Formats: sequence, C-alpha cells, structure tokens
Amino acid sequence: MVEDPRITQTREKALAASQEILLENGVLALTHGAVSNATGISRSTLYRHWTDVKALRDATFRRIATPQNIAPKTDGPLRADLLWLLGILVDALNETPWGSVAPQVIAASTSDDEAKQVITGFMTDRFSFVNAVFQAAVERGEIGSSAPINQLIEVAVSGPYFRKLVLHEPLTKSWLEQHVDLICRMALPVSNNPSE
Amino acid sequence: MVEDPRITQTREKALAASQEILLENGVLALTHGAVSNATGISRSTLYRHWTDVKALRDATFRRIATPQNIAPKTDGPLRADLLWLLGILVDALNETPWGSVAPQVIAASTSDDEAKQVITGFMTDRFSFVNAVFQAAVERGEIGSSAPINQLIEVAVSGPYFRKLVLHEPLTKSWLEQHVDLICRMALPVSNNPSE
DNA sequence: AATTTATGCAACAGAGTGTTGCATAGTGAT
DNA sequence: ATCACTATGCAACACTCTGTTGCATAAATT
Repeated sequence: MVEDPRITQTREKALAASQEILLENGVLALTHGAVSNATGISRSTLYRHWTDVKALRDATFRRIATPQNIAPKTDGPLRADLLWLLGILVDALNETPWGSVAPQVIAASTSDDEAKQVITGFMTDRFSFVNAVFQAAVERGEIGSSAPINQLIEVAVSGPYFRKLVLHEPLTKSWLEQHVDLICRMALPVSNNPSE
Repeated sequence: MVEDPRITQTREKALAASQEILLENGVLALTHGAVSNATGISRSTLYRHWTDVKALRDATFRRIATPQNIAPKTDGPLRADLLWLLGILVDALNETPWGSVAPQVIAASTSDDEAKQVITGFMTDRFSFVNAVFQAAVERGEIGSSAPINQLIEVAVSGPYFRKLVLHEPLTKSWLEQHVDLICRMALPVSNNPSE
C-alpha cells in the first residue's frame, strides 16, 4: 500500500522546475505550460497534480517558504543575540530569492487561504526564534519579565521587511544595528535606574 | 490648443471603472475587456490610452494611492498625537480598499518601477506626517533632539502594515495603544530621570 | 501474467492580450 | 458652415494561457 513512486518523482521534478521558474521569471511566468517545457512532463499530467495555476503557485510558495531550523544564539547579551538572528533574516531578504517571492506570497495571502497559511506559518516560525532570544534575556535577568515581548518581536521582524519590500531601501549592517539598538532601548526602558 | 475633452472624459470614466473593478474583483480582473464592458468604451480605445495591462494597473494604483492632505494634530502630548495620526492610518487599512490594494502595489513594486514609485511616494507622504508629529514633540521639549526620529517613523508605520498585510492579525484600538506606548518608550528612553 | 494506475498525446473550447484597417462622429479652426 | 483633424467604435485577426477530455501507452502493484 505504498505510494506509486512515479507520483512523488513527478511532483518533485515539477516543483523543482516551478521554483526555478518562479525565481527566474516571476509569478506570471509560472504556468503549467512552462513547467511542462522545462521538465518534459506533459501538461495534462501537471494539471492532474495541480488542478489550476493557483494550486501550482501555492505549492511552489510552500516549498520555498519551508521553515529552516535555525538554532538561535541565546547566550547573550541581548543586543548581540538579536543582531545575529536578525542578521540571518536580513541576509535571507537580501541574498536569497525570498526577498522577491515574499511580496508575491503576501499579496496572494489577502485572497488565498493557502498563501495566507504559508506566510503566517513562516512568520510564526521566525517569531519563535526571536522569542527564544528574548526569553533567554529574561532568564538571564537582562530584561524584566514584564517587557512587552510580543510587541517587540513584531517590531523586530516587521522593520526589515517593511524597509526592504515597501520602502525599497537597502538593509545595511549599520541600519540593522540602529534597529537593534532601538529594540533594546524598548526592552530596557530605564537605562540607569539607581533605585534598583 | 486645448486638449480634446473626449480624452480626459474617457480617461476619467475608464479609470473610475478600473478602480471599482480592482477593488471589487481584484487585480486579475482588471483587464481592458472588463473596463470596456463596464463603461461601454471600446477595447481598442482603451488600448490607445493604456498600451498594456501593466499600464492600466499602474494608472489605477496611482489613482487609488493618491496622497491625501492630512493636517496632523501636533499640539501634544506625543502619545495623543501619534495615536490620532496612526489611528487614521489604521482606519485606512481596516476600512478602505487600501488594505487589499496595498499588497498588490507592493508586490508589483519589486519588478515595476512605476508601482515602486507609487508605493514609495505614498509612504514618503505618510512619513512626513509622522515626522511633523515628532518634530513638534522635539520643539515642545517633550523628547530630545537626538532621538532617532527616522527610525521611529519607520517602526511606527511598519508595525500596522506588517500586522495587517503579513500576519493578518486585527488592528485593534488596544493593539495600537500598545504600539504607540512602545514608540513613546523609545522616544523617551529614561522615564523618570531626577537629574534633569 | 493480470490488473490497476500514472503518464503522454492530441484535440478542443474559452478567455485574455494586443494589433490592425476602416468607418464614424465629435472637435477646433477658418 | 465647411474644413481638416483626431478620438472613438467596430470587426477581424493571431497568439498565448487555461483547463478539459478521450484514448493509447507504459509502469507499478498484486
């Protein structure tokens, strides 16, 4: 009762080509016909696996946005940990195709539940890493347990995404440092309070 | 040497219909044919005005994203001013079609210079309002002139956008209050410093 | 070896994308 | 009022993408 190996084989082969087409030529170029030409798989077979363009796109989105397993650095101090983790996030936006695919997924997510799940799942994943960094800082006593960690996580992640995808401003190292400084400033509101 | 009134008339009529189609049925539904059906203007005429779908989309984007002239409240305190201004921004995301169109413009802006100009122009406009609020706070002496205002503006605006368009979480009044609190906390790092 | 099933092929209808040639009607100028 | 100009409307066209379907073939399961 094992699955026919031809199925997994064509799926893998087709999705690999889909991914390449999406990254090279954009969302609009990702059609059943294009994948057929790239792989030799017949168009009708592709339609049997993905009933329409949306399904093919979503499957490719999901493949690209598959969460990586980052083991975040949490040995402190907070500023260094954040710089390290957000640095990885920024690198992904700058140097991988995720920077150009993410906006497509986000745009699709307004009307497409599958795409919505892809992007929110991806972000939930990233958030958990940032959360681990903050939690470690709390446990070290570096920041108070009353710090608005969820808000801070949103600010930490939204900043780079907005700057890159909306403002189209470069995500430089110095910008990231200022961004992290600001977040730390929020996490440690009273810089030198002698009453404690 | 006046412009033929037919030109401006068809442009206006077509763009009004384009906007409606875009908002009602999404980007993909915005075609020359659809506008032709909605207006009675012939398809060939529409092609004479907008050479391809991209041009039609961009023109409609620009029409929707046309900057409004908000006269921001700047009489302080900072928290109230920010709450007021970001409240307008949040309302636009929640209750106008901008919430569903913005992601399309943003997605298009990665590969389309016209769309990029629309979205960056729109944001530059919004940023100037937030900037006015911060500048007023500086002049009142409520925050120091060394506060990283540009960073704060980015954080202030990116938060609602990211939460709505990427996370698909609701932009509630209480969330906005927390968001503004966080920003004020950044602008006023030392909460009660008796040395001044 | 027999059965089941995934694939390939070819043809099809439909819609969207642009283009073109020609007729028509509204516009500005004399 | 007549003229030239030009925006528009109409119809036809080629092309591509979108899906679907029926049938033959090849591979896998039993």
